[in-house]
Amino acid sequence: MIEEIKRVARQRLAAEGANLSLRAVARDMGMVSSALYRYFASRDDLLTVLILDGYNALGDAVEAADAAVTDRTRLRARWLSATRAVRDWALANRAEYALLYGSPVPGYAAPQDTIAAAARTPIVLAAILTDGYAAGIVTAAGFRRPASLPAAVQADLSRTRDQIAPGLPEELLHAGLTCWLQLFGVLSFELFGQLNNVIDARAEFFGQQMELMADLMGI
Amino acid sequence: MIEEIKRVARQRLAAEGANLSLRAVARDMGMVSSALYRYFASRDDLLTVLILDGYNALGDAVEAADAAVTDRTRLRARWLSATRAVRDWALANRAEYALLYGSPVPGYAAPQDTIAAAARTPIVLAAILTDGYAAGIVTAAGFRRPASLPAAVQADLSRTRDQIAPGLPEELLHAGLTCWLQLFGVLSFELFGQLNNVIDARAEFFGQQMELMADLMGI
DNA sequence: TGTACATCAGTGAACGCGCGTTCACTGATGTAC
DNA sequence: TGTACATCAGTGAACGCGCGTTCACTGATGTAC
Repeated sequence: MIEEIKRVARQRLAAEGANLSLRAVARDMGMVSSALYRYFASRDDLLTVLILDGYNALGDAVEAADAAVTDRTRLRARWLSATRAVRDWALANRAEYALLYGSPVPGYAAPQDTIAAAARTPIVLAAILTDGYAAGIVTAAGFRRPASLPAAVQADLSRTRDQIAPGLPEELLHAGLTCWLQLFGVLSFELFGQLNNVIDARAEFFGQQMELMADLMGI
Repeated sequence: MIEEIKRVARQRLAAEGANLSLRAVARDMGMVSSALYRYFASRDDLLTVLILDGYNALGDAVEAADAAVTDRTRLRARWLSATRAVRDWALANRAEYALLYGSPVPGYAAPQDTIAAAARTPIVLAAILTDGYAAGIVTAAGFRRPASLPAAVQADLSRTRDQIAPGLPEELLHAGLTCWLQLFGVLSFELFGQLNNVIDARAEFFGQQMELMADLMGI
């Protein structure tokens, strides 16, 4: 039943955009709005669960796409497969993507619980580099180190490295971070309409950008 | 008076997030909500004007920052100055940034009028490359051309080039496009909370990323 | 200089709507003896 | 096998609220003669 509510809520989200209304969900289910309170304590509660589910659904898709490349040393194939999975999921679940990566919902603060789920996708991407580094396929030297990396950024990198990609040299994490940002930058612009009148061949452009990022990481 | 309404509306937007309410604006002005209809035909009308203003304010800031570099051949300085202006404006006007570059407002379709205003920022960035190319400082050969650029993407690039950066080789436009996406990708992640627990030294990280992009463009 | 009139910014009430949340309730289902 | 009772999913009315928009209006200001 909880699953059913979430399903309908996702549909609503898709039909309507970011503004999720409990009453609309209840209406779609042929129930009275107060009935939902048996399953969710409040609207924000439902929203939180949807966000959590969203991150996990995306994480599942990306992990599966990465795992689908059986030769684990084919780093570029893994990167392209995983990033394409991000785009496919985003296109299939536009409203949820906006919920996760768009402007924050007014008056709603995402609880800390979402952090772990949100980290799944970057962890998959970082693992590609970690595997490659461990196997000696990719080296820190291969990445042109920026002339001056401020100490504060260095500290951020090393902390983040310890959290999501233990053992990875900071230079490589830095390259990965750049590509991660590019991935979502391209996607957000595509989904939020900023590529209209600029790029029409969306899939090809995205793929090409991800190839470029693979070059940048030296994989 | 119209200016005053817009000012208050921007404040509301900043205080409240994306959901702009006519009544709240009127309340803040000490007026009755119907009075606003003397100045704006509808809520969507006000929203459109705010969006247009937003793009233009950002455009002004970026153009000024670029123009502030008196030696026009210092391409990297121009790029860093212009992109920092984007970030400064975004941080100072978070709600407006979200309005422009965040998830689309539910039930609101941006009219075509905004396109020209929205183009101002990318035009400034592209002009840096165009100037550099015209002066022979940056060459198409300097940019490592991707192995295979799909024909459809090629067509998009050449059309876009004709619109915003006439005369620029497509390879250079392509590099510029990548950096433009990175710029807004980093900013959106910073402003929408995706860098929380990842990067704390925001300004330094941003600057460093823009340096990296300058490297990528060969400027 | 003084009166008559037009302009027009802003008012206030009302419309119909949707929202999240509460609360006492109904009535079916399942369990215990 | 049959009765008494507890559980609990869902109802329906109500709360107080905010919203966009309309409409007839007031009353101050400025203009014309």
